[in-house]
Amino acid sequence: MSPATRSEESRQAIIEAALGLCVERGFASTTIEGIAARAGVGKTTIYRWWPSKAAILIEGVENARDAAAGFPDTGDIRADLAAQTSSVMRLFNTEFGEIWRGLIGAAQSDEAAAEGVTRILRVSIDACVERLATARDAGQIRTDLDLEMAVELLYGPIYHTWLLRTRPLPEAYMESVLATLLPALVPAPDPH
Amino acid sequence: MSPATRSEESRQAIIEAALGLCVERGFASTTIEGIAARAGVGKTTIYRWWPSKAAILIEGVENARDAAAGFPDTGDIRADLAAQTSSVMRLFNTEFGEIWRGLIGAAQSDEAAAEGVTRILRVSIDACVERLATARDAGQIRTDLDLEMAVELLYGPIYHTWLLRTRPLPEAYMESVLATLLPALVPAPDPH
Amino acid sequence: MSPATRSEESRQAIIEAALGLCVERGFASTTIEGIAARAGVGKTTIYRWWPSKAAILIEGVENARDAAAGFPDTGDIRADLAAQTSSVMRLFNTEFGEIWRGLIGAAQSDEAAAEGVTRILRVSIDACVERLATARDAGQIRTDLDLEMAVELLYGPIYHTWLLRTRPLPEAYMESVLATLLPALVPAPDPH
Amino acid sequence: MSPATRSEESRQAIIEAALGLCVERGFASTTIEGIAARAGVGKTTIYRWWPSKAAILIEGVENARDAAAGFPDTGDIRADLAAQTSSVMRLFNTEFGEIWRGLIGAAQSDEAAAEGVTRILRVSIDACVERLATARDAGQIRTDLDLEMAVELLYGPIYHTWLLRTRPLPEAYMESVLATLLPALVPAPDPH
DNA sequence: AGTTAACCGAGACGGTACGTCGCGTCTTGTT
DNA sequence: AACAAGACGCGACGTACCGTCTCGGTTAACT
Repeated sequence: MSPATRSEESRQAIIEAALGLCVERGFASTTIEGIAARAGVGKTTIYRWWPSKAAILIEGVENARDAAAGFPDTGDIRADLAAQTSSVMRLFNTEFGEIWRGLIGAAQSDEAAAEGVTRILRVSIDACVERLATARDAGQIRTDLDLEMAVELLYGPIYHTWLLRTRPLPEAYMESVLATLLPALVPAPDPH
Repeated sequence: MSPATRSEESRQAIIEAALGLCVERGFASTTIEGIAARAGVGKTTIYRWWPSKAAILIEGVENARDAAAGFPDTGDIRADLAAQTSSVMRLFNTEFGEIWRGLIGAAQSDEAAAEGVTRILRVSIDACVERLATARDAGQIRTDLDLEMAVELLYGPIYHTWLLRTRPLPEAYMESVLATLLPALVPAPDPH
Repeated sequence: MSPATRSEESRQAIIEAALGLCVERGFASTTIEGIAARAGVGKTTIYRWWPSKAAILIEGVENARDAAAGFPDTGDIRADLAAQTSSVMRLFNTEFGEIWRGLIGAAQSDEAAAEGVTRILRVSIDACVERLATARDAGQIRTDLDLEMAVELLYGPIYHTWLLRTRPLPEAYMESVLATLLPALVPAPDPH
Repeated sequence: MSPATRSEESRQAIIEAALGLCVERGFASTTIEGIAARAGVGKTTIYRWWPSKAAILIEGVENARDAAAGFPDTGDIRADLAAQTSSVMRLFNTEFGEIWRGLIGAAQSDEAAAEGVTRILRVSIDACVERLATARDAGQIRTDLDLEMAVELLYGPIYHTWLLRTRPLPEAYMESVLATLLPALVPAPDPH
């Protein structure tokens, strides 16, 4: 009466194969057939549980992310933002960057992929918002700031430059951005 | 209609077919075969002049852009930035937005498409930089500002929100962004 | 329903499902999965007891045949042959005909199916041979006749026409065949 | 304006590959994919011109048949029938036999294949009927005989035994059949 | 004025991957 | 131990497009 149960082994193998192929051959050249072959799995098993290759990669990224840390909190919001945003920027130049780039690309014409991307981002954004809220409560950030928008001001430039490839991102990019942007986010100095 | 020399008629038909299909069926479902069929053109003619569907669309977008205006200059940088960025943002919700979204998506795993996207953007960025330079010379913008980065701070939030779909863009989005961001771009007030 | 011992209920359901599907959808479109679903049975149960769909149908046909009569014997061999062969011919135009046709088709490239078909036929052929032997002993058939071959002369034309579809079988087909063939099978008239 | 033209080279390669695979692996194990691979041809090319593997083989058989002889006519109908039918019977034990068997099998549940099989047979049957007509006009065959039926009486036993595998066909099978059957086909002797 | 060569439409070609179907096996609880 | 349910690896299906390649058939430009 009970249905045969899903093979966790296959699930893992499929996700790893997808991530591996995406890194080795790029997102566009990664195919369901290729994933099935490398995972030693039937295509049917993939189609039974995922609607597209993007969905597999999204699950892979979420798995990895779940095993990772949150936003740092040293008490110094400027240092924490610099650390976190720079680390994200550096991540974009790794293997993960290529996967993430492919997913965002797919999301532009695949509603389901878009949902996954948004779901992944939501977590990071919320973490950043929360850190900013802590900083605000500590008097390090203006109280009248829309924190969601603040996140967009912080990460927008990175994504703009990285996705649209308008220029190479310098190592110290976020230092410059923060130097310009932060004064607009902190409380106005006492006018005395 | 002319042999031994390129048919302008076919070129137009192909670009229009590509744009039309992209709007009607979406970027991903637009195929070279479909474009050829709708344009009443042989596939060979397409492959002779363009390397990919993205290239056709890029040419179409460039055509359209060339027939459009540059950056406004009313003398009031804040008003001009507000006008231009808002107009861009509104554009993203039109048919053009879907084409542009598809191209940016394709650019994530297609080097040639990426080049085209960058080429298109370069023009807009340069126009914005130039307007900022004028404003700076007029004392409306800090002299020590990296203008390229300033553009990224202005458009980054729009692209971040629009491409990553983290939330719907409110109508007055750029008003808020500018309210927060501009104080950081204008010259510091005389401390006396 | 009953563990540790074969479920007769399932056996019946499977055979009936197989026959039903074969009649409704045709032999080629009848699948093991379809049979299992219609019978409300697990595929394992089918594979445990039968090697192929042909085997199920063969069992079904044998079941039906076992419930049917043998060769008629009115004492008049001509009448009996006419009755029996015509009845077989008529059977080929019923639902059973489609099943039987499918089985013979499968038998052409499936050794096991071929065996089943032959086994089923053997019974009918032996019955016919026996009837002919009785007739021979009664002086109605030549004593030097190879009875096995006689059966082939009788049924060969039917199968030839039915399987190879060279022409529609007229209602009175066997009357004509017997009119031509029988004189060759009966004892030569006394030359006085 | 003119459409690109069909590749005769591919057509030949496909037919030869199909016949070859059918001989080597058997009809059931011959697949469109296998044919395409062996012929060095895209699957599309096969599907563009043939509806099924049976259709390819039918074309192959027709090609071969067109290059073959008709019915012999030595003036002696008995000898000619013996020669022709025995040669057909021998053919069934060759590679061709396996192909022909497969096609007849497929024809039992594939309307298109059935049509092809019938079309092929029609030629042979007509040739036989014609030969019988010549013999009849020469006084060697009864004038009141349905010649189509006569063909069925001649070939029916062969197909019955070969397709239904009720027993191995002895080498001299047709000698026996003709010895029994022919007296029924020739004109009645003068009763004086 | 006639020749010629590049470009045109059409679409067949060898391929790759698609997403689906059914195979026969295996696994999981239930009876 | 046999059962229903159904997931699994596998192989073939028939389809959609890819990018390349003939095919005639136009003209524009150069003899």
